[in-house]
Amino acid sequence: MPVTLKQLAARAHVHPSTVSRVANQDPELRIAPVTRQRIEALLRETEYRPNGVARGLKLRQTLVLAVVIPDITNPFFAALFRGVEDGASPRGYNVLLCNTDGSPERQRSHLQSLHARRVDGVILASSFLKDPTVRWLRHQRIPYVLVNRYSDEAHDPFVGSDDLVGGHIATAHLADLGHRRIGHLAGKATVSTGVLRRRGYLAALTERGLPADPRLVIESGYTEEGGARAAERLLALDDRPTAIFAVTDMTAVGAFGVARRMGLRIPEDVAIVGYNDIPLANRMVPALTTVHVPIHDFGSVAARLLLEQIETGEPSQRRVIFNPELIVRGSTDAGAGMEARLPVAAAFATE
Amino acid sequence: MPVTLKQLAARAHVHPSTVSRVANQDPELRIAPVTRQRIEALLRETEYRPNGVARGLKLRQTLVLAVVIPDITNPFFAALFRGVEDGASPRGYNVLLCNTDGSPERQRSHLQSLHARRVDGVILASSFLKDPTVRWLRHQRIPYVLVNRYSDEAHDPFVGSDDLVGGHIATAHLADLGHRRIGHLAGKATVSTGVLRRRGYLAALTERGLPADPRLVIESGYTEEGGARAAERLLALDDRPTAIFAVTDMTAVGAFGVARRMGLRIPEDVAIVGYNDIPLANRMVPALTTVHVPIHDFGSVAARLLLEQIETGEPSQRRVIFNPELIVRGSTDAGAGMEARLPVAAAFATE
DNA sequence: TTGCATTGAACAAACGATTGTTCTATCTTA
DNA sequence: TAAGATAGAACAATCGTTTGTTCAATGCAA
Repeated sequence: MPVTLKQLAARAHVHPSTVSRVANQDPELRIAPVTRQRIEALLRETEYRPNGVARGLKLRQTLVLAVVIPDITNPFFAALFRGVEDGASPRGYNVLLCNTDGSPERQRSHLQSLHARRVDGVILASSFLKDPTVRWLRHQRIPYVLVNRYSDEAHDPFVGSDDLVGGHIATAHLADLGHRRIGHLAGKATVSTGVLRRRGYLAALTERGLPADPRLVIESGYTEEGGARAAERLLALDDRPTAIFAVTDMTAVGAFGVARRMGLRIPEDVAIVGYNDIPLANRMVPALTTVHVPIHDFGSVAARLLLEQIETGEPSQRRVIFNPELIVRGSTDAGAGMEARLPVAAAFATE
Repeated sequence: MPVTLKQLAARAHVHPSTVSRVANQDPELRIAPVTRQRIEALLRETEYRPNGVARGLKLRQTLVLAVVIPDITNPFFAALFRGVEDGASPRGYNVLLCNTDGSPERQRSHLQSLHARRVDGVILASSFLKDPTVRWLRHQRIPYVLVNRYSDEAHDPFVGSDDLVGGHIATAHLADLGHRRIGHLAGKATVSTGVLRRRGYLAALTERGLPADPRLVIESGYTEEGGARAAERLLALDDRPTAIFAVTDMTAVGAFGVARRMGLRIPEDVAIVGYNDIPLANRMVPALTTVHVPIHDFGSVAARLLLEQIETGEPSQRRVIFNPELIVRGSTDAGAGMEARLPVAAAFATE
């Protein structure tokens, strides 16, 4: 068992509070240099570290944050988590990771557990529109920040990209390449990214004077498998689309697999655009055209917003919205694929 | 602030201990049905959840585990983490994630922090040979399990694959394809996987009567970038190897990028074998031949071994070693790439 | 009516820290 | 020399639980 304050106090023939003040370098109270040094020697000798649990109980702060996401094996969330840890770790925080697999039920149960543990704050990247668990977080006064997806409620603290713009530029890019039938793998209607990127998609179609065929929009969810299933339906249509805008890179990867299986060439037979620019996007063959967002920054900025709230004790309403940026690669432009060869190699080296 | 036992006790006009016993359904002491029901109603009404921190202090268990890895953005560790969480979460545990980026210093500092927090156990997948932090864990009597890499010390609890065999079958495969100059991206000499896979590589060479040219073995570390740099040196040799066995899939990915940049065809000009069979391996073009290990199981089994130790209070010495299995794909065998097209598509759909 | 089980709930001591308050010397100062 | 200031350290309450022990009231038998 690690040594306790009380044991040290006994060994130094002083009261535990005195040891505590020496250990914490308490500026308030004065301690005689002699005793201070005696105690400091003891602290070093025993490598005393205060019990974090007891400290947490007394001080009402655990120095633990939690990140709640659908699935860490999705590279998007892995990068996001690194951002959070890189932002929080230097400040002395440890970070719990909870995977929900997109289940509201698992999300709720994780959050209850986190609350019982008195984590200092939560970063939630798996929220739904009108999400009861977000309401619950607010009601419980647990500091939180929403990332990537927001939740309809007024002014939750949020970090993400402008999904409307992102959906628009992705679709406009395809239209500008001459595509007139553009399909959309549309995430979910219960998730902000799904709704907004789809709205951006529709806006771009309208703007370019293209008809909005409802059969070309299929909900895919956010997994590779979901993307594959939706793409199958899309590409099985009689008048199948010549291009697809996928709500995320992972769903685009699903579409890639389907296209390849059907013997369709990318981009000649079907062009594909993703969203997020995960590292995998640039490794696909052909490389995936996608909407770039600064994933790692999502995490570190979210950590910053969260720590701000924790320190001030005030719920924040700040929203940090990054501008998405289209990265054209071989999956929409065979030429780009060629030109990009060298840059691609460079990316390999620096990643 | 969440409601406390004391507040509930006041509202029910009983002593806190009574509320505690009702909340915990204490079988020892008897409680009058009337008061029990009154308190139970109160518990439901207020949605009382015991303060985990206070509970942790009293019971000396936090129900928190920690996973310490080099980098969660490496898909191998993401899958590993899922295994751990899937194994521990149903038992009421939450899991902290700590990234070390391979730095012993960061590893040490993370572990000290985890110890101060009194986590119930640690799963360490970033250990070195003769790792002082492992010794420290044992000395502090913190339950732990080593995963993937072991640490030379006698009988640490461990989950991993047989790296000697793995290195052997990978290399033997290349030799059997007729390669006579086989390079090796050799991880690190301070890490068990590096040493053993290299030893397996050498054993296979000897067995096949091939010379062991020391210039063909280059330390690469375990990152994509490290793999790229090592592959550059290997492929710049006058008599460059016609095949490369990379210590992990990620280093193989680095080698892929370099080969492509140098205009070398895979597998015609250089064949490449990886290790671990991360999801990415099967998505490369050509798909990466690799040594398959059950990554998710590494995590869930490690969680099981850890919980066993926590429950019994006894340090375990169990080692669970999985048999590695060679998966031949296009990066070593152009034919396999073709035949594998259909299975590959199936893998896409089920993943 | 006394005595002894038995029941039901209060009491109190932890767990390991933090921190405002109090106490006792010693030292100034008038 | 008495009063007051000051330094140094002990005291004690508290954070929210858990759990062994004690206590009061009731039931039953002798």
